[in-house]
Amino acid sequence: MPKRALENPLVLAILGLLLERPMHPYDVLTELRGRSAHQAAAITRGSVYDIVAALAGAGWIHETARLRQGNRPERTVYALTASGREELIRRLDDQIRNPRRDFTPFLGAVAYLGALGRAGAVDALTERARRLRERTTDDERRLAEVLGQGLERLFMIEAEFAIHQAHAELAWIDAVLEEIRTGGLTWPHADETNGDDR
Amino acid sequence: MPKRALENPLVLAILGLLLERPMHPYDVLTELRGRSAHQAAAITRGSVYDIVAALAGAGWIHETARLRQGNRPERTVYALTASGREELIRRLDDQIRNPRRDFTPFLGAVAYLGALGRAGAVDALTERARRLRERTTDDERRLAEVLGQGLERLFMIEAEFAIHQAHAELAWIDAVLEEIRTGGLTWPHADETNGDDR
DNA sequence: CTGGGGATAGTCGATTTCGACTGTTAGAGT
DNA sequence: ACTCTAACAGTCGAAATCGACTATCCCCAG
Repeated sequence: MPKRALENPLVLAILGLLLERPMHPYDVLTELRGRSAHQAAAITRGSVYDIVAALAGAGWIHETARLRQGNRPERTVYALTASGREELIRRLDDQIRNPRRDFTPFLGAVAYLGALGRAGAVDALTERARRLRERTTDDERRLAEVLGQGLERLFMIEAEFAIHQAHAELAWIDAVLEEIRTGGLTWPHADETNGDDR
Repeated sequence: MPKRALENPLVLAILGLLLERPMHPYDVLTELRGRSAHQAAAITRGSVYDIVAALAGAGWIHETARLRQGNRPERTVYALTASGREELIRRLDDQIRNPRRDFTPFLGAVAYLGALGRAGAVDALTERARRLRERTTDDERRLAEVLGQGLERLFMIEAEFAIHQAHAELAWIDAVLEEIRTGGLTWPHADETNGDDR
């Protein structure tokens, strides 16, 4: 088993998909893209093939068929093995049980909010809130739609969580904007490091 | 300028640090580790040197000195250039203005919560909540402490955001646990896919 | 005054990840 | 009938990332 391999977050996503039914890598990719937009973040074609190969090497999935249609490249279908299912459960449990400090791009940027200057910060945060609000409304509509079609709620729980966190973020942004306005949050020595907002 | 380089999230963190004062790579590393625990996630020694080199190649930072103490390897100190400062502002603004769908490990795991089975899910979520609550209390204490020592609040805004989001997550977990208990959230066909909890 | 542990610094080869390239097939439009 | 485009499917070399290795200095205990 490779030393470092298989620490990729996609491993969990792929094992999870294969729990439902055997698939070939390309299928995995489109399925992942189609599901929730979140999973889709940070997936490139090559990676899927790389990870599937590593998974097979670890014995967590195995080849079940090689189909060929006409003269196209053959599709190798993989299915989860028993040890693969164990690994999935193990990872699932670990990821849920142990909170990690995850470092999102926004968090990283907020750390240096000061550098944008008062005006720049207000501007950027206001627009973020607007966009995030729109997107979240959309997400909620879509979620309501599929649930309305009778899809089991448990299968959309991840979308619910994302929406919940988006609302929390919006509330925070609004609070910060308000505090900047009212002077509850001040800039040290009058905008010294501002980015001359645009 | 390398094609793919410089899309690393660390780029922003490093440029941000160098805004404060010139540093050598090792210094950057310890500073990053010391600041907020979040930034520290996913930083290895080698990466810092790699990124600093790439940053220098892009002209965003430049070498200001090579110090040597005794017979130790020399420390090359880097400072932000004018174009580096522009780039920092550009990225900061972009990251804040445009909400991205970020795919955290927890979100990825929650998507397959069903596979843990009712009992397994309750167990894992309960423990997550406990640990996250502890950690957050700690974080709050530490934040209050540094603020009490007179540190400008703007410099800790990122910690405030992280704490805010942690509270939101805790509220969500508690709500989900409650819904599982009361039957508001049900498992399709009686725990079919459970992981025989442990 | 000697040896061990920890902080200081950095390098480099091996591993991982990506994205550009190749080629096929089905269907839409003309 | 014919071209154009989009979906399908995978490969492979280049780039990015990591972690193990090296080496010095300083302090403290034995």
